[in-house]
Amino acid sequence: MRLSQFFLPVTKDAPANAEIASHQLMLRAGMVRQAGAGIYSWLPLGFRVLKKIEQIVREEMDRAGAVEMLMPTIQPADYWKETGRYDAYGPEMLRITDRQDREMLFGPTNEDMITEIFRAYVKSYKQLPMNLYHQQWKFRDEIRPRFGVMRGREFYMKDAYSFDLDEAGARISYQKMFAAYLNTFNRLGVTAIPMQADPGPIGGDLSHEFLILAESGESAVFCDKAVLDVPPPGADFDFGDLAALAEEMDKRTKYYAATDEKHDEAAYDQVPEDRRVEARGIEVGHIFYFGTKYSDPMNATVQNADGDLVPIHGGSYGIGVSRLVGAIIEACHDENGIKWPASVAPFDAALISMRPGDEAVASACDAAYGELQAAGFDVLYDETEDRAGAKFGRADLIGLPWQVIIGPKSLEKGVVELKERATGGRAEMPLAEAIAKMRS
RNA sequence: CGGAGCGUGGCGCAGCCUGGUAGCGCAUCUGGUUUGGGACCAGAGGGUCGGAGGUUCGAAUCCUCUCGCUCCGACCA
Repeated sequence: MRLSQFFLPVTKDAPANAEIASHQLMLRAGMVRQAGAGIYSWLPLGFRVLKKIEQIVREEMDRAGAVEMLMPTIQPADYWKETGRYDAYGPEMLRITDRQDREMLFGPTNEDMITEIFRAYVKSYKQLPMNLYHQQWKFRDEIRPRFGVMRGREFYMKDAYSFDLDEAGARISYQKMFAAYLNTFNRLGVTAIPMQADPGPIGGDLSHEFLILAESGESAVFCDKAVLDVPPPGADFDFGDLAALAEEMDKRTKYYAATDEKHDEAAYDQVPEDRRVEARGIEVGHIFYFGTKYSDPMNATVQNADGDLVPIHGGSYGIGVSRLVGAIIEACHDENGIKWPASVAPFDAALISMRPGDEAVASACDAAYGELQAAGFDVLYDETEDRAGAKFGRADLIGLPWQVIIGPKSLEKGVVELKERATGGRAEMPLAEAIAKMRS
């Protein structure tokens, strides 16, 4: 993408109403524009990141055996009345009436709707287990939206719903999501710690939150440092291996890790002093097992092997996709700007022309642009007329993993300058060598 | 919802107390000079001061109402 053809409204000054680093950086880098309290437009750069995260989440959900679908943002109130949540949910739910005066709502979550879909079609235990997910915009009329996209009212969430014949099966479904989440966050370039959680308004008795450590986090967290060092299951993890599934959960939950809500001083005191970590965290995922909470009122039953109708055991599993954009920035930035993990960066590299007006430089840059693209890199090519210094500032701000810089001096030497954003390291080398380094 | 604060060109701000119809920096446009890490010189465009009402000869400045946004709290992926 040539910068001149892109839409990248960067600014030097952060808007005054942005308090935390990620929000300021997202506004300065031209990733989002606020439309109202907790409601944002995603500008091209931000949208690219959102899509990158969405795709990684999708791949990891698919790998764990979940099946993607899509439910609407607007839901009829009927399902919610069946489960009793229409009254229980409160003013956080945005209620709407259509022209026929029908009661509708902008979905804050989808347990009720997915349960209706499930019961309409699934009648036999032989079709279980089943896990359906979608990634869709949600709306929760938060009392106080804040921190930019980290606590928006409208937000993009992946929510998965598992259906099993019994609790034992549901626990396996739960463990699969647990393992999938570890791999997902790992691929996103962050460490998310699973912690015992209150089941909350969705209900249930087995629940974990996944938190990224960051100073601006909303929750205080207490954990054993050892939990941070347990490696993720990995790309070749076998989700059919039940022992391995249980093990992935056990080898983390055996260490103390809790948010302030669940914090137990006595248990925490058992952690060796040099391994105690007290920090703040951002919740980016939450998984629940809730049994028959929805299948009972909605009569979502299947026939078991004996021919009896039994309510299914369910779980739901959320990842805050739009929140992750902010959360990743909170975890990955410095005083100059964002430092994207390669997996979610909006582009792989910036190609910077030091002297756009110079024909030799321009043609060398054009050639390099072609070669980088041929090598498979998604490059943002800054061939604009700006003074060089402004480009460097802009490049650091938007934080692409690599910067390839070409000017008269490097041209003379037959090299490019390669800068790695994460480390700040810079070196001159031939383009082919730079490509090789970017690949490794 | 309770508490605090803020709304003045795209962004950041000054002016308001002590009314006299708007100013600065960044950004933008034009011309020139520059060019290896957020340039320089000269010129230009752009706001009627969130909205409504009121006081006054006169309101960005004072008063009333209202809308919006931000921060702290309760709530939450």
